[in-house]
Amino acid sequence: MPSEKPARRKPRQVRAELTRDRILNAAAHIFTEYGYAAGTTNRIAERARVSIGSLYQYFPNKDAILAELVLNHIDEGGADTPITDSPDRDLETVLRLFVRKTIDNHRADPRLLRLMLEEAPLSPDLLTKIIRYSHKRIAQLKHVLATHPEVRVTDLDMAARLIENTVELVTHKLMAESVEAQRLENELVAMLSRYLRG
Amino acid sequence: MPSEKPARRKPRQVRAELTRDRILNAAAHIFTEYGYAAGTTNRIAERARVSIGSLYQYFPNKDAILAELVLNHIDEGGADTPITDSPDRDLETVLRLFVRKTIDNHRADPRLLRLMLEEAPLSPDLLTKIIRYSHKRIAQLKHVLATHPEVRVTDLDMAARLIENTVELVTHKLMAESVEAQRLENELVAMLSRYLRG
DNA sequence: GAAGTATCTGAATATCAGCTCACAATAGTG
DNA sequence: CACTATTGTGAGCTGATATTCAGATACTTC
Repeated sequence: MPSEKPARRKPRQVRAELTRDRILNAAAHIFTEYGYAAGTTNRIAERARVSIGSLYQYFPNKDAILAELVLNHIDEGGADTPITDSPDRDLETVLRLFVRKTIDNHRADPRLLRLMLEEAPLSPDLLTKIIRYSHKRIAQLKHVLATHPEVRVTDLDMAARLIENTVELVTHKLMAESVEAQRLENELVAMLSRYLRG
Repeated sequence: MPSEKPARRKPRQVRAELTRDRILNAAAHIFTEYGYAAGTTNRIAERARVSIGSLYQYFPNKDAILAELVLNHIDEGGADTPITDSPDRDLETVLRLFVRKTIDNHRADPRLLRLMLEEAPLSPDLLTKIIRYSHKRIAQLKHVLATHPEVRVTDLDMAARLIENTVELVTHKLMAESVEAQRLENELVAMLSRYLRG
């Protein structure tokens, strides 16, 4: 299912913006509830209380809807927020903040997130953006590691990638299995801080 | 897409067995190449050089094909093989063997594995088997941790789940990004052994 | 308030994949 | 070789979903 199409009409009246928003909102709910394949455009339109025609006035196809949700998530989800605001805290605190933020993020809407990460049809363009975002986060993390006095690992690049992915993926998986968040947080922080202190 | 159907005919001649195998083989390739949704039954049949009718003589539906691939993978993939054969090695060695095995496993066919883990349509029955398998692995790991003298963690249950998932998921992800296997192995082992030794 | 533009509608269409079934070919048996 | 059982075939049926389009409705502007 490719996805190139001439651009859709851009909203010029307020009501159009509202319609667009309703569609995106409905899509988030429908995808969450039904998954991507079973989340049909008709269901989305119905939920948004909009005709199917309207939906296609703002999105060239179904893929584009999920793609936009992913993008929104990326750039509201702290593309700019640094990993830690105060770099002079002790290592464990920094790690705890990092872990907690990820856990909180997942608590909000785990199913939609899972969908985005795993089922999203990745157009080359979207893929590029996601990769760029991911690199940015890893670079930030690497910087924190490089700067912090308590850190004692040699392969900084690998360490940053390892940590970023570990926290993200494990949180995902275990939160889905309804592990108690506090225990997860503690154990992750323990693992990472012992690792980094060498 | 549910999946209950009267059982298909069982092969009684050699040629039938061969056909069945060809179908499974082809399915593995097709799913790997196209993903689950775009891996159509017709494509699979074509690749297996078998008519679509034959395919449906051995599998009640598309889901069942992937389900069988998952099952095969599970019980050839060391459901019985213990995590470590010689329990008197030092901790780092034990961990290294564990990590290496996972990495080797993924080298074989990362995309298919990813598919199985993420896109497989999980019938309740299949889900049960997968969960049972997963619990078994975690229990084994927990036993190793509980037994080994070098291990110093309090929350053994959480630790076992954390480690199992970390190794599995991170290997998955990073091997897909073509990280160098040796570096990954080293860093994972470093992280885990420092963590466990406290 | 009339003309022009933007927005919305939803029945109709296009597409496409899973799957069936009536029949054909091949293997086994005596 | 005749007869049965097993296996194989593939055109086409079925149902589901994405997407279109001709026309209705609502806003904006002068």
